[in-house]
Amino acid sequence: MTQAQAKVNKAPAKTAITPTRAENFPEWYQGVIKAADLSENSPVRGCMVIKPYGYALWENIQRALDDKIKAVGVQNAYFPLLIPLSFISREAEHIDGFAKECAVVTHHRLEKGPKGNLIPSPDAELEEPFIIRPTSETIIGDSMAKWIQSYRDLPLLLNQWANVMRWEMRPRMFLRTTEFLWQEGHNAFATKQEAIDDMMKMLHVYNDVYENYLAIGGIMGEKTSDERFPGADNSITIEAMMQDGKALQACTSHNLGQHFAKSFNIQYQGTDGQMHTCHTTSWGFSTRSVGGLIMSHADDDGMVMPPKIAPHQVSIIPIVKDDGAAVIAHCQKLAARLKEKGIRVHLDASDARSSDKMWSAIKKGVPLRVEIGQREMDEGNLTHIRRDLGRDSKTTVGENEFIGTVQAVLDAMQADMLKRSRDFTRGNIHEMKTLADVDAFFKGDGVGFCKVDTNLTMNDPEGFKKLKSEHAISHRCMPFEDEGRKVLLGKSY
RNA sequence: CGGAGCAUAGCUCAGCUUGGUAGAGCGCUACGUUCGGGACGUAGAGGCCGGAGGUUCGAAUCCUCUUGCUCCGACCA
Repeated sequence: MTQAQAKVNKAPAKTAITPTRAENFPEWYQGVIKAADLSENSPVRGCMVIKPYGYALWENIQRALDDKIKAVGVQNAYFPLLIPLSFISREAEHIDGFAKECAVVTHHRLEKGPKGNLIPSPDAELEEPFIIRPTSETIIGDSMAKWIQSYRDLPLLLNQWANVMRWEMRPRMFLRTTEFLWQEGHNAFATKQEAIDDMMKMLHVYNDVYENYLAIGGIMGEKTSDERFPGADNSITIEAMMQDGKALQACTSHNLGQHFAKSFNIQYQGTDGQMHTCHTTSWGFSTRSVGGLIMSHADDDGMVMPPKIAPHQVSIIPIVKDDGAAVIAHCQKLAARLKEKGIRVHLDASDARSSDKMWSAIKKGVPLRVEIGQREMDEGNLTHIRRDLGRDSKTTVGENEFIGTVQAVLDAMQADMLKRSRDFTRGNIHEMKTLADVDAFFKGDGVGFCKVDTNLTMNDPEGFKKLKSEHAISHRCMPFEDEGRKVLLGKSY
């Protein structure tokens, strides 16, 4: 037996995260968030504190998406957090959808109550309460109505990065929090076709970010009517499959038709001299994507960050004996060279033990870990390990060679992660002929989505309703590739 | 908002049945030996036992009421 084999054999099966994915997926998910230092619960139920490392991740995602949004000609703006109650009531379906989860601001002053505690002052009750935005269609619609006069003002393409609130019964970190961060785009057009094209275009922008940055290969498709956004004619989505086979609605893009335009008088005078009602779209992408990232890629040792959005792409860990000043100085030079190449590099020069530094980098999902000890320094070498492949990928190379190939290594990891995500998703979509097959599938703890003819569930609403409640499944989407003939069914977050 | 669990040190938990005034492991601090997939020794710091009542000479422990968290479901990005 070689030394290497002996080492592998006695290597502990211990994982950094307990329980493991197989043992308890929801608890594992929370364990990863904690171990990777992404976020934590706040004193306010349903809200979370996004910690610096988690926020750096969100900023990287945000930057990638923001650049693409601007590249298609959309302008950023900012609209108020508070929305007059009367606004939200104007679109009937919209209010039906959101009324249950709106936080309401009713007072503008506090005063000392009878027990010496602070209470909202009874004299300071607002005549018209405000709601905290659950989404901004209405208040942006109000502005659009003012800003659009002529066909020359169209299209009007607006986006805002904001926080929104939806009072959640069952919060889950990143996936469903009462307050969350997102971008919401709101565009107005002269014609129906332009709006439909825009809805489609923005979903493809999202898909670009999901595939090429988050390395998640989801399924683009249209929502069935029962899953549509309140107040939309069409809703389209990316449904991503998590490692436990459940679906995550990764983002949405809506064709709002003329519903909001009519409610808010978004009109333009056409070349014909007549007044016409606009067609609007809205599209959103939230911090939920971070939850999707975790459930797509993390493993039993913690987070795995796709290189393109990783806060640290390379973590350099000096393996030091005694004071190690020479090795650390050497690592600093290497870090500077990598930085020059545009690599986001983190040098762990803390006085923690080497093994602790390694595990910290593993749990945080740093794509590439670089280890340099005294002897390697003397020889001009370094050792690097890919996070997604683990110790099997441990490679020792010359430092100059590494500088030349590091970007390619990161690119390869990024590509591999996307491929694994796509293969997993495609491999767990099961085509079925009858609802009885679907029933049997979920009864047998089947993992993934079922794909059936759309008319199977549409023509048998009672049968589908039963299936839905028995297995907690729902229509996920009608994949574009099937042109509406097929629908995916699955459990979801 | 229904159903089920759980609240004791930063974390994971023991102690509760049979009341007697606070424990372990990990983590943290200092020093020393260590450091290539989770080290060890020594010495320390750290808790009005989720909160409020009640029973009692005495409550982490028994009773009542609350609040929070987790999971499952309904609702939703």
